[in-house]
Amino acid sequence: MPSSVAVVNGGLDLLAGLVDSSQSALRNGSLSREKVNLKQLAQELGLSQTTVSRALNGFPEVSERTRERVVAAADRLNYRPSASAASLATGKARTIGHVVPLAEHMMINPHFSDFLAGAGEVYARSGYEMLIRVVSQDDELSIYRDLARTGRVDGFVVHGPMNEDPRIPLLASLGVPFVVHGRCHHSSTEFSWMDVNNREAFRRATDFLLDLGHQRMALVNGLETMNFASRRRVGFEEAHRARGLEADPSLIFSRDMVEPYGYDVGRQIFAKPNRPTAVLLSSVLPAIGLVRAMGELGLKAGEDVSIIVFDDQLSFLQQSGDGMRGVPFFTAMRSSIRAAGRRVAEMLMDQINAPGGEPAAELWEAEFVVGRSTGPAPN
Amino acid sequence: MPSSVAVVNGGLDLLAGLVDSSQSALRNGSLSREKVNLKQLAQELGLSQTTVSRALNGFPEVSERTRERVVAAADRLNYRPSASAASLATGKARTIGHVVPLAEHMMINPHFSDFLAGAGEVYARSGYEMLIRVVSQDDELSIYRDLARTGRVDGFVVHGPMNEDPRIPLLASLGVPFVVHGRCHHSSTEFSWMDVNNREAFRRATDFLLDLGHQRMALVNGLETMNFASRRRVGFEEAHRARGLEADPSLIFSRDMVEPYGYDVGRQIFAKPNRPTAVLLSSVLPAIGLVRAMGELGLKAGEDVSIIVFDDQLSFLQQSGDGMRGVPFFTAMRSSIRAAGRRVAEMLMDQINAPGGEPAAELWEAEFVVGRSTGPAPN
DNA sequence: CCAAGGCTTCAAAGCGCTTTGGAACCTTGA
DNA sequence: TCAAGGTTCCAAAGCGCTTTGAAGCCTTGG
Repeated sequence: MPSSVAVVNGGLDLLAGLVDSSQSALRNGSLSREKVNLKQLAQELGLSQTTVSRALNGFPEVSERTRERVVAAADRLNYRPSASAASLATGKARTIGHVVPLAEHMMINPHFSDFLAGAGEVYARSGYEMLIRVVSQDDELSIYRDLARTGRVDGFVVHGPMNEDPRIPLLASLGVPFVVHGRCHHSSTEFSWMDVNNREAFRRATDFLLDLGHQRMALVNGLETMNFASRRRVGFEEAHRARGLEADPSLIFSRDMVEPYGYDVGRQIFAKPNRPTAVLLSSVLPAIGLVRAMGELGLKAGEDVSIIVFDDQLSFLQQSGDGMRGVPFFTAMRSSIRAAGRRVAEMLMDQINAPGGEPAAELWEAEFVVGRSTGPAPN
Repeated sequence: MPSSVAVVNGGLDLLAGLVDSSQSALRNGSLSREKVNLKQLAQELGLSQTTVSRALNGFPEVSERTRERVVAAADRLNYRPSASAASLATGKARTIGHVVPLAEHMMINPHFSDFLAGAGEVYARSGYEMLIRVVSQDDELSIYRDLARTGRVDGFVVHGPMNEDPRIPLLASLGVPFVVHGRCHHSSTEFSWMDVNNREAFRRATDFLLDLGHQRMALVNGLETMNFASRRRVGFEEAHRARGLEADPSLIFSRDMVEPYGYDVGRQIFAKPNRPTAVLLSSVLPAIGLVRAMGELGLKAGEDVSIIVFDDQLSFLQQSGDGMRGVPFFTAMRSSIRAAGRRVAEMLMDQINAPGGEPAAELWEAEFVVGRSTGPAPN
């Protein structure tokens, strides 16, 4: 909220005088600002709409000479086909929908926007548009249905799947193509997905810490209703069990992955009598908060406390590679969420272009990178 | 890039058997999964398409009884009007375009996504869709033209205006509604905008530091090709000049507002012999980096170095209010970029709904909040 | 009883594109 | 020279909605 608002109104009506007009510009063949439609373009060329349409859409049954003429004229008259007309005629919207609930725990966040950036690249390259619908949690399902039924989108990307996610059976029953970023426990329906091997990444990272002699470690996880977070926890616990150990449940946290979360947890766990000597975090964001808390408490990363983060390689952070001596600050499990966005979009394009195919699935292994934030357990 | 990729293909064809079919479900009036169109709905009701359309769109010339009947049937048959057909008939797309260049310095970043979240709320509430087009810098202008000409969008939000921004005259000449988030130096064309009073915010913050006795201070600014950044610099310099001082140009930085930027600048300026005692930053992101660098150098915020940040109140950071004793950590100029997104979207909706009106402008004052990151200059 | 006038409803004409089913034209080979 | 076969183009039928102009049906008052 602004503490004060000043409103200023300028003069001048921009929009006037630019709208209507008609033949003149066409007749004299000038670069016109008017909207030209297919009919007019065809008339101008002395061709039928069919031919012009085919010429522009690269059909083989129109001669190269005609095509060139058509393209040149289209260019000169600044012709663009109406998206809605094309969509109505073909039944395709050439648009992908992303539905994002604006709730506490799945707002438009940096992870999400980096994913979008990746997906958006692919869409643009493939001639698709990206539609984003911000919704309040409760009407989420009906939004998917609406977007599909109104024909506004040809497919969806499903974000942040929960363990049992109602969106999957819904979309499957709607018969609309979709790709899930992550996985679910839905044994009943088959669907396309792309995921990082979260379980293995966290198992391995935990193992690494155990090797360094750490006994008490905390897990600063994402919301465990989300499938990725519950898998991470499993990996964490598995590594413990493999050595006959048990992860301390009081050191496992599950919240939205924001900066203050890491700070709060830090203040809390490091105040304990037998504080943990290592912390695994689901995102760099809370890790920053944790480091902030440690700074206030005089604790050093890599010495007093070892830290491993899951690094989505958020483009605006990139702490990973900028440390001193070329060694990254955070020891990390790395997997670019932007690359994931690209890949998911590609999979969806494939699915749309070759309908009726089998669902595809891809599992990426995260890279493990040792930085300066880990070291042997203090004695 | 994943270090290894496993590809798994499931069986089962989801899409089969859900597509074609026709009358049967209609005849027996069951909840059908088929796509019902206006014609079928009208037939089912024994009414004309006109009446049904009007009933659903709330026209006054249809009786309440008929309307209820129509709505009930539409509901029962799961009727949704085709977006492209409606768009073709009305000439309106009910969609707003956001064009975002995927370049180094204006990628989809957290500031942007928080803005989007705000705008998206308003669109959803107003029955509009949000279209996002990720583009490479060079074709940016032609994308605006295309999106407008193909009728895919009814208006644009212009992000991150530069000092002389070619997009403004272009959009004005296209006659498409748009609202700029920020301002420009285009005296020639009038346009709608909403901005924060960046100059005043930075003038005041600088003044505050001068009052505290700081003499040498750094400005960690955004890219000064962006209008907001250049205004911030002006405010910074004005405050100096008002006291007969001159800001040290070697302490003014201008880059993309990411975390490592603040870190790098910190390492650099605090290594100098007569290091600055205060730093103003354009975003919390580099501020986090700066604090990280300070931590490594053993410098304390609020004691050794005073820090003031421009806080966009990014929803995933919110460091502002979570300090000890209820006092925020950063002394800050605050203005919610999400609220800005909401407001810009509202202004655009207004402009679209009342075409031909005069351009509107709104200037918000940032709130100034004193936290723990500022203190008297060390002697 | 009839005309005026308000309520309801309708048929049909677009909106601008794609695409089907031909037709016209031009090249060949017999 | 003519028929066959390619090539190039076309008229017209949608796609599913909105909207115009008009008509049918009631209720009224004279």
